[in-house]
Amino acid sequence: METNYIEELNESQRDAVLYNDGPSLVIAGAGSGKTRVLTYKIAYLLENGYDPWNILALTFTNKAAREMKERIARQVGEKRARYLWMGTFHSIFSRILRAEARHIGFTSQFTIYDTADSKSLLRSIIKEMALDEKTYKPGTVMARISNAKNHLVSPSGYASNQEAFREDQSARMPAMRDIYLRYWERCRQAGAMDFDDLLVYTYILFRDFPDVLARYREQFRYVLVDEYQDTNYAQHSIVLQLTKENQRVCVVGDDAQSIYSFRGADIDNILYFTKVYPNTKVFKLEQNYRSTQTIVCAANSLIEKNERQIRKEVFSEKEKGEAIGVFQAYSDVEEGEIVVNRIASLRREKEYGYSDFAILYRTNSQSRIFEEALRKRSMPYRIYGGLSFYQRKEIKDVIAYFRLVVNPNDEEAFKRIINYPARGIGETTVGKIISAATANNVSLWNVLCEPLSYGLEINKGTHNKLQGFRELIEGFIHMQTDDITKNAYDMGTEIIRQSGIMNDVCQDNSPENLSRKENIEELVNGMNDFCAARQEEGNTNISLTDFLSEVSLLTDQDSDKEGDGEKVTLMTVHSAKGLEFRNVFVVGMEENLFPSGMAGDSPRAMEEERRLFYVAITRAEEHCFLSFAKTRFRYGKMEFGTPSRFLRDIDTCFLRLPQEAGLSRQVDEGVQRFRRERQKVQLINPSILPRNLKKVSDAVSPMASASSVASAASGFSNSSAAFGSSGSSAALGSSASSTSSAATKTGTGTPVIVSPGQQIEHERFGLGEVLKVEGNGDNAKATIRFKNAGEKQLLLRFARFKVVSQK
DNA sequence: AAAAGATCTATTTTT
DNA sequence: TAGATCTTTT
Repeated sequence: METNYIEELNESQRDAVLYNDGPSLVIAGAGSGKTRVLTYKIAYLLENGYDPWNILALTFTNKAAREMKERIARQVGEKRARYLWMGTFHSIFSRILRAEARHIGFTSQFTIYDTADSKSLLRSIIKEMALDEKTYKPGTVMARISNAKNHLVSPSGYASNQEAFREDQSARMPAMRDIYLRYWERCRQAGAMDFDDLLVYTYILFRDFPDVLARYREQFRYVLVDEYQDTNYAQHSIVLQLTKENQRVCVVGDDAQSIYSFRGADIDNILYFTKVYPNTKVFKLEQNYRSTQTIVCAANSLIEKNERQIRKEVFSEKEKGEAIGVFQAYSDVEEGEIVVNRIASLRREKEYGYSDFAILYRTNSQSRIFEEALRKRSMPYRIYGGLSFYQRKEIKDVIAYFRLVVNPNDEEAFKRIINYPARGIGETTVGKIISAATANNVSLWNVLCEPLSYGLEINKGTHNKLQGFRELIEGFIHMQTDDITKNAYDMGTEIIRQSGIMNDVCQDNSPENLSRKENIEELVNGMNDFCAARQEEGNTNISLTDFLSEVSLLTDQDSDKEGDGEKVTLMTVHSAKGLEFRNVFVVGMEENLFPSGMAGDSPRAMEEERRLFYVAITRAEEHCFLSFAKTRFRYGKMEFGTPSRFLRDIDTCFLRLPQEAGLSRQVDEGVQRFRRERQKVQLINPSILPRNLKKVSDAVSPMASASSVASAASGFSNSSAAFGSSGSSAALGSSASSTSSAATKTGTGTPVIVSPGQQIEHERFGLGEVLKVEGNGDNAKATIRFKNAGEKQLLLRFARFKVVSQK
């Protein structure tokens, strides 16, 4: 099958595809067919003497890699496409690192710490060093370490770096360098790499082992990079290591869409690419196939205001299209109503489905208002963002078991599950294990295996519990090594059962447990699919290791299960990058919101905000709307806002501005009405009622209190509705408060003595049976199985219950 | 051990 | 306001 490069590509696309005599930089304007160029170029290389394993193509998301691979497979066949080295920086590098692990003092089973693991480790390091936890916040510390790593600065490099020193001094964090070193060592001790380490160690591997580098250099005869504007210094450096010699490199990107500097992305990588590779041929893809001429021109007129950029003339040959509509709302709530109304009217005018609409905002907290507006009109919607599947507690717990089985030195996995499900190993014991481990430079697992040789001072009972845990994990490890017929799925189900996780989740049928169970089942199903898919590809032994190495680099973006359906899309502008919608609403166009107040007076940051706005506008195919609100609820307060400066950056001939005549009068009226309504609301504001009332009303009817305040604030509420909902919550509240005051009279004093087998009735948990009693006197603790609430451990001194029968 | 109360803080998040 | 996290109470 020959690809027709003449017919299926425009001139500049074709030039970019066919040029392979040296380094090339493809500047791909929004909607200009960037992926098309990349896929055709790879297909072209494959048809002209390159074997698939000679081509390395790096992306930022698994999704991008997967989609591109599929498209290439359609052109050159599945067989050849399969052997391409195409994937995210992180997944490709982890593959290389697993193969070469011994060179850098790791095993190929190394764990990948996610952000939560890293923060948790930092938290314990900060605690161990007895530093002020207010000054040294894990997130801040983590960001600084990440920044160092993205710039390939090692702990020793950091310690001798003047700039880092100054910054740490002014941030009152002189211990940063010590924390970084400790963190680095602890990760090594645990056989773990964080996301940044995957880059750092790849760089170190190539730097310190020239023969290894030579091998990969020879293999990767051609290197392509997608979204080059998002690369950081480390990524750029590794690409340079691989391509400096043969200069066969092609990077594709759009400087105007560089919006990830907060994660280390450096726009200079693309701006100065031609300086690093002096013989670079630059191609510009300037025809936009996505948007109307008006949208493209409006976006051009905006981005023109940026200083730092590669000039280009993006154009569209689609229809002219309508001007970008600008809406002004009195309040954030009204903004929601306007947007939703516009969606409804557009749907009446034209055959749009709900999925033809997207609402894009700068911050996630803005989503709620639109959610409510959509819900009020019964329009289906889907919010992107939030907790990913793999971040959920129950999933992390299960995966921690897998991790510990694959790599018992994994400290974070160890800490996570040593007492889950509860096996009576408390914080004190874990603390002792950690200090013994750090004192002896060994892993927590090593201490657990030989507590005596590392001077762990614990009593007999604790010792037994610890050994029980060790045997449990060792059992799994043996299961894996002894029985090679067991694949990841078999191992997974066994671990979930034997560890007691299944029991724990199946205790009772509370809604939380039910959803936890569902999630675990989904994970297990995923493992099954994973094994099946791998088997189809001809692999036999699909181990837990295989599963983990894949799953630790997956994010929610990849598992778009409930993805489709006719729904309005709500997401941040950041997550909209790379997507397109027929109609786009960019909302919250106000100073201090978009641009974010965080940009301050930094020109660099302000230009990035502008690029972000550029990304937002260029998502639209047919209609684009911008809106702002005069007042907005933020941090529990009403704030007055002014229209975003970016609105003035767009040439007004592309905008349809709100009617200026009578505008200010309208605004004033709106504000006054809003103030009146707000005073009314004050009288019945939930915050002046006793504290526990709010909780109850929220729980019973999540909308009640929020919508009453909000709709009143919009100036559109009828007051009876507002009073009505608050009235009902007050009624619910009073009964709740009387219960709690009655409760205070019981449950104090000397503990009741109970023994296993007794039936008791607890004030809240109801009937239950005493299973076992531990400790005595004030510390006596009973494990009780309740009929409805499951198994619970209660401190008898405080528990509020009475004995029902002796049995 | 679990729940309630108090206090703090507040972009964006491809891996 | 909402959430996360720390502290106190039961």
